[in-house]
Amino acid sequence: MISHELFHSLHQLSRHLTNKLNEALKPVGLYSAQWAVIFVLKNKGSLTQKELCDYLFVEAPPMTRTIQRLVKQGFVKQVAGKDKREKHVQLTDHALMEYPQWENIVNKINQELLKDFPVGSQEELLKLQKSWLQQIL
Amino acid sequence: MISHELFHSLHQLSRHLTNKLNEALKPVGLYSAQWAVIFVLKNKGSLTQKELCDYLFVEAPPMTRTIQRLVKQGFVKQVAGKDKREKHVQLTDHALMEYPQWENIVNKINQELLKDFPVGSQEELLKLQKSWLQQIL
DNA sequence: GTATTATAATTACCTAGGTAACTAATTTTC
DNA sequence: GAAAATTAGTTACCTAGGTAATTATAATAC
Repeated sequence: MISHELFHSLHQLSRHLTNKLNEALKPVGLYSAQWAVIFVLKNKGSLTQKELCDYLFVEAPPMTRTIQRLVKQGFVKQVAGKDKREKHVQLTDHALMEYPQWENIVNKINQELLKDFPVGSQEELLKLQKSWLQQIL
Repeated sequence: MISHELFHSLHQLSRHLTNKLNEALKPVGLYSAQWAVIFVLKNKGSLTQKELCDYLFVEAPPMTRTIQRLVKQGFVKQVAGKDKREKHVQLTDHALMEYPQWENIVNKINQELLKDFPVGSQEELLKLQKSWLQQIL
């Protein structure tokens, strides 16, 4: 019965990584959930909040909150679409300008967190995680 | 640069598993964080809140809240120790009586979540997680 | 074309977990 | 042994993310 330990160490790992990312992002006034949204918007362009939710597997209410904070900080703008229920979300010029710095911070902390964890193990871990996810999602 | 995907899938996996556990525990009025405390107390006996925090790698404030809810539900009692700063926490008779049912629920949902994930993969995943945790903690 | 149903987003409220600041008790220092 | 430093726990407040209920718009039924 290794399941308890498996679940527990996964949970701990996730918390620890999020904490480290938040710590690293603190100087630029961002939080991990905000970064996740920014990262997707940078790579996908303009998305509705629903599309962001589907992509990040997050429910609508937390997404609303995260986006509202980003709007307040001037990093994101909401554009009404043809369907007036939808809100198309996209990065502002300000955010696009700051993005390289943010990416740099995230890459640095990720590298720091992975520096003693061999690339082969990283790939194996990713493969296992994705495989498990696919089966239970 | 697989790190983004590695972190993201780990985060998602952790959230999904916690959600599933919460859903399964709902009928008996418990939440995942409470179960974690109960599980440790069942296996370790009486512990101070500090010891529980160290064991579960959780900060003191959330532990206080989780324990206070458990006390209110009558599943846990706090006993003053010789050092009057400490509070020794232990399961009540009521909790010990209910425990087998809870364990059964948790085992069932864990098994359900792992049913299409080969035991070999589980072991490999656990090994990788523990190895990574050890390096960054 | 109106009534019903479905959908996007929001609001309110819950647990989980983090930091900072505080209190009370214990150790350490001198 | 009194003053200072440390420690266990709590309180207040923050983000993250979940469900249930609500609102406004769009799509569907008839």
